[in-house]
Amino acid sequence: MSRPTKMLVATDLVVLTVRDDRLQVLTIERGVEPFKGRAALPGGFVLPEEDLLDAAERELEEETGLSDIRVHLEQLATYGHPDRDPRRVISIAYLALVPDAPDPIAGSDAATAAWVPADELLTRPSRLAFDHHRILADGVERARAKLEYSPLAIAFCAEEFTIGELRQVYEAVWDAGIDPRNFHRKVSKTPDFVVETGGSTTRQGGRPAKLYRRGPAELLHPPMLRP
Amino acid sequence: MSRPTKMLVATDLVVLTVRDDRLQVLTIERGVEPFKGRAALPGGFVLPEEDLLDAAERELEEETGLSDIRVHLEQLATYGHPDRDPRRVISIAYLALVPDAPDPIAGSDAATAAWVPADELLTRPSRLAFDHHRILADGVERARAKLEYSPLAIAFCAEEFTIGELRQVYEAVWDAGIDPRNFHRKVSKTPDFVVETGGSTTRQGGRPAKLYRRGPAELLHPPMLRP
DNA sequence: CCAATAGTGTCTTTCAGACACTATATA
DNA sequence: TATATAGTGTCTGAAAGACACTATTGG
Repeated sequence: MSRPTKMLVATDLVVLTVRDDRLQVLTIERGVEPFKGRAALPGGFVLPEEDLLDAAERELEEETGLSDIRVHLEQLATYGHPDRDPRRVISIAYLALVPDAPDPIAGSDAATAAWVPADELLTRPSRLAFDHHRILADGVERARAKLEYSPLAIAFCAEEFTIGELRQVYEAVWDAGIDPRNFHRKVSKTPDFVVETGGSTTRQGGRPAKLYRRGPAELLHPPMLRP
Repeated sequence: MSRPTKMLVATDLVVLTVRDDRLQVLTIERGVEPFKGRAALPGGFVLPEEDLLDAAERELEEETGLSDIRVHLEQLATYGHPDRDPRRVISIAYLALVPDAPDPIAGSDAATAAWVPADELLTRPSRLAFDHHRILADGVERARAKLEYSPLAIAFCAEEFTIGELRQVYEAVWDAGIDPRNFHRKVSKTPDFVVETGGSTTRQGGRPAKLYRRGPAELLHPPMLRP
């Protein structure tokens, strides 16, 4: 066998949030070649002694200014086609789900970071550099699928949330309308999905809604199915 | 930022089949350090101009002698902890599902290849080199989960199969008993899961069973749920 | 008062699981 | 004949979706 070759290894991030009732993606404007000036997913090279997840966390903080917030981070997939980057870079993509709390771009290294509605990017495949359109599509599909059988939608919510707010997350991510009454019954009957905090709020208008936190469930039984 | 470092990039394979009504994994015996003499998953380094999937297909054929058979191959996950290999190797793991047809080890480069029941390896975490126990666990769990909502169980079957044989695949992978009558009704009612070939066989004993091929469905509606 | 959202109850349909029963092969 | 597996029918309970209805706020 020929001597094995070393390659550049990077992580790219699909950072999703729900803003204005829409699923939005964090993009940066590339400052260097290749694809200088083009929109791209945030990311960067893995350090020699660094774990992949640590690299993703570091990039998330460095490039986006997102720090000290609850963030769900999971590995998505690895992209390594020889033509995906002229420098022959292998990229391990991570999916990050963050709540819409403080404006996340302040204090960022990359002052060009911006939230963009996911569907705008998904319908325009050439807007993003490299193979980032494919990575984004995979990330969005993963998020959509995981809302079905995991409590991951809560990652988009504040620490305390109402069932109505949780429903708006599902509607934004799935881009589909959901019956509020059936949704309410289903969430409150699924064991350990959410737990009451005892408080309530009227921030949504109308009758005060009970506040909930995330429950201990890792998997939803039964699952929430897409319409 | 410091100059990005290059790393060794490899693929490892979790090759699964169903033999003797058990889920079995293909292992090799390592011929070189590190972990020389220890059992491991087959794998190897990615070539400089090679796509990751191509590398996995090449390793599957080179190291195991599996060629010219139907094989389902999908990316599993990427493992890159700095301590997972003393040479600092990033490994993209692939999951391969193969039928039990011809003896797959004949003519192999690695004459040490062997099928081992998955549960034997899963309950003995130190039998496998590197972090291959973790990779195997992830692969088996992926296979178990995908049988629920995809027609992937058919990847373990011959080109033509009976519903009883398909059920035995589910039972082996899930290590669980399934009611044959409910299973039969469910498979035949799930649209496009399987299609009749017109033939039948008595190789299972008893009344002749109709033979089926894989149908066009990519996803099962409704899903087959684990007991 | 009205409008809005929260939350409950009820009905219908679908499907999973248990299992009785029939069908057709081999020994 | 007995026994094995294939395949169908029927019942029950769980849950999804449609939607009527009540509850509690603000304007």
